[in-house]
Amino acid sequence: MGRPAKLTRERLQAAALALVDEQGLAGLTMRALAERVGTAPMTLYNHVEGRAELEALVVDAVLAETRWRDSPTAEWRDAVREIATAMWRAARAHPHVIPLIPARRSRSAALREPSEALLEALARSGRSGAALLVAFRSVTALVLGFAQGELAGPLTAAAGEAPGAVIERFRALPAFRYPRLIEIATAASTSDPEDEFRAGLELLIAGLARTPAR
Amino acid sequence: MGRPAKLTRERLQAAALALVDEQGLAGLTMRALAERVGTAPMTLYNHVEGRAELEALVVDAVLAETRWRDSPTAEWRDAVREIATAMWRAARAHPHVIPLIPARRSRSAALREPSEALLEALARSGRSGAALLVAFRSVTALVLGFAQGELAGPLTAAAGEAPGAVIERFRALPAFRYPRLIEIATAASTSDPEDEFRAGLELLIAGLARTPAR
DNA sequence: ACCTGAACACCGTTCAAGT
DNA sequence: ACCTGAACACCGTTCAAGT
Repeated sequence: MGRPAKLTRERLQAAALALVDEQGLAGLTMRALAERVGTAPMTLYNHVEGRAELEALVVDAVLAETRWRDSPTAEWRDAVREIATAMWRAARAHPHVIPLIPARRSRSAALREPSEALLEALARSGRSGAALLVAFRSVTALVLGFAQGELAGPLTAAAGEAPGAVIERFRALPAFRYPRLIEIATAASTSDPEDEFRAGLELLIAGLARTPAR
Repeated sequence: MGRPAKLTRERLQAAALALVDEQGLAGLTMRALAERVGTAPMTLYNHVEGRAELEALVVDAVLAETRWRDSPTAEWRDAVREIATAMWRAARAHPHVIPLIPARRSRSAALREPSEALLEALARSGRSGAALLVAFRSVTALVLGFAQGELAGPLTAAAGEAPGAVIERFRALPAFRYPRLIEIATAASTSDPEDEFRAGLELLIAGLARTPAR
């Protein structure tokens, strides 16, 4: 037993992610992290610039979990499905981290490989330049939007609320004014998150296949 | 001059949003808000439950700015364009608030009207139940994803970074490894955010029109 | 080079006390 | 009913000091 290992950036990264997974973003403090790795708070500053870099490390750790089968011969639609779903799964495995991703993703080295792979697949739909940019931003917007926006998920519920509470709140709305909101809340109560995401992705892929590329 | 008015929830809401617009999320503290409206920090607790409700009020204020032309006779595609773009504009007008939206939107009363209107339009594409849910979540994911994810926007840049810094960072990557990332970064440097969003929305609408509804 | 304790300038919020 | 000062238990980070 004893001291678990030398203090490294990698160990801080793993400990910080574990802290966020267990206690949410508010649980990630310099003091809590120091205690978790068995040092004094100020020691952390020898390995990390400050709290902001800690968040960047956590985002990078999550995005680094993106795993996909790289098959350059696959049809472009299949490749887009594969990579987009892999990104969605990585984000969803760490729901508390998701709010940090949009602001930090442009500086995440771990996101570069899957991004380039996704772009390569989208380019094979016949797009380049501005059209490729739009296609890429659309897919990533959908991935993050779905990851962030589960109707019954841990992010949408208030702290300490039951899992289905959000859906119940919608169902309790006045039916004559919000009939459609009530309808989808009912549908959401029996639907699987990954099915929802995949169906949404199919809509976008159908649009990518249909819209004249350039 | 003198004391500006009685302290109300509405005044707190407006002052909180102004604070966030001017100084970012970190600037929204009970103490700063109290000073802005000319009272003691503890006075705020007579009108607001705590800091969390303050954030909810800010999100609601932003979403309440969603303005769209309500035309029940319009073709469903036109209605979807109109409402989705209105949501995107409201969010983008207050970039610092955007990160708060996903977690709080299910409790925002101000979002219910545009949501129901969007659902009504999507229902006219022939969808109901689970298919309607997927269509709705896809459009809102795209809206929030684009609002959050401007490549050169204030959210993606580090604090105090130049506007084009994110794009320059991408362009500085090794060209043999990330040719596509560099390509879209170049495209992003001359593109307009609203054009990008609208083009992405067209992709999704094309998919909605093409995919067999149910 | 790496570690650390004390201290500073902040937070949100509880509590008791005012009008 | 509405307001408020003092105090408590936290933050991130600077600084000076240790090995």
